[in-house]
Amino acid sequence: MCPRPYRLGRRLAAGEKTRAQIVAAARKVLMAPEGPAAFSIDAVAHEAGVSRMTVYYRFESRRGLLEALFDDLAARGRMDRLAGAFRHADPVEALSEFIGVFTGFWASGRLLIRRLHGMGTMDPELGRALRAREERRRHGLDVLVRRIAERRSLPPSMTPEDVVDLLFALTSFETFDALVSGKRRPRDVAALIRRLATFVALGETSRIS
Amino acid sequence: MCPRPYRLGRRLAAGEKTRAQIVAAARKVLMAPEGPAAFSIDAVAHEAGVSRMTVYYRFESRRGLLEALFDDLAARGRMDRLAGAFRHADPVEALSEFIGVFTGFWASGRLLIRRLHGMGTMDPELGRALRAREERRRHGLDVLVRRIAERRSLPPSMTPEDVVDLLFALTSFETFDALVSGKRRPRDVAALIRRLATFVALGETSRIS
DNA sequence: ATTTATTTATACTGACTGTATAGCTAAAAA
DNA sequence: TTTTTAGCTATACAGTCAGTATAAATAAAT
Repeated sequence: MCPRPYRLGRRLAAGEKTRAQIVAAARKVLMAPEGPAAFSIDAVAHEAGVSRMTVYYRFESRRGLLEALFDDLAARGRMDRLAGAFRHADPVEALSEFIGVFTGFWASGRLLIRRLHGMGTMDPELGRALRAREERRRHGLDVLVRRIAERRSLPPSMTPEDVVDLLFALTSFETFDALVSGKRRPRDVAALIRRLATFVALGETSRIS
Repeated sequence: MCPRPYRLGRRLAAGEKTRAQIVAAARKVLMAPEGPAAFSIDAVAHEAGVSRMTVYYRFESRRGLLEALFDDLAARGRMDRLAGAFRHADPVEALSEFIGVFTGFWASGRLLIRRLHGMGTMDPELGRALRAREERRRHGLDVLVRRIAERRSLPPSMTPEDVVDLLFALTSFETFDALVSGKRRPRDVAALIRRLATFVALGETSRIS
């Protein structure tokens, strides 16, 4: 009855462990060649060696599980490197590194992200959740474009909004995904995107190592 | 028992009519604010004023219905104008018109296409079917890039494959969709895409009306 | 009149999401 | 130890959906 302080020690550790197991299982199931249609709470629970109810207990719903999966993906995607990009003195260098970080992220879980995005268009609520997480990218570009505009000048007859939106589209997962092919590795895709991005931001091609 | 010749007259007309009704209903249901999750054979049949079994009789399956919906969309999307683009003497002009045709198509059914693409990532079979229909776009770009390479020269250190793939990404629905906003109408999006496309194809910005 | 295409009614299987409820186990606190 | 609590499970249920099977009704074409 009376709530008493309850410090979680090994309980928490155990809880996080099963949580991680379930997320890992979700990733595996969603990546399976059977396709995203095979993604069900049942399948994930079975893959995780856990009961179906445990999944609901941990993630509330299918949507909650997918959001958690996306967050886990972002955490693994070395997005922490993003801070480093913004420390560059030259904002064009910063943009280049920005592109490197995101192409790296997209490359780290291509199939998974593609399918998660698909689920996001199916479930509007999930879509909003995913898009909210992507707003950070737009904001980052906004900052970079502002910095570039301060030192150099943006291409004439293009508003800063145009530049930001174009860069947002260029650095999107969909663009990356469309450009990866058998011959062209993520590294090469990043180079292509950098070339277009510098054109968009400066109106010219400047050499970047 | 013995098959006798059977010319469909009014039968065919009636059949096509219910077929069209169902497709129209499918479009309506898929566009509904309740989201694509509300898309079910039941809902479509009810909207079309037809029994559920009729939908199966006409389209085999949910996937068949969605493919038919996509084809109907393409038929309505004035894709016939594409032929005109290729009749231009100047391939850069042709590319410009090519972009106009596709942005027009994307704009004609934005929400619908977005959701259809989402369904395509969920159902691999449907995804293949939709992608096959998009291969015409890639092929068209391939032809245009070849023509451009004949007269002018493509940007150095970019292979023709790079150029085609970049144009393919730039003229994709996803890019278009990302660039449309409250302020920027489809017409303006087309202008932005043209600017980038000419840069990709020529390595410079040349003025296009 | 008869064949045939089209449409419907009904009933079923199987898979899925989500909820409710009670019970079990082991860690944490008294 | 005893009690409280978090985590996990078993079971059962409601509701939705896709797809199949089957028989039947309707009306056009012959």
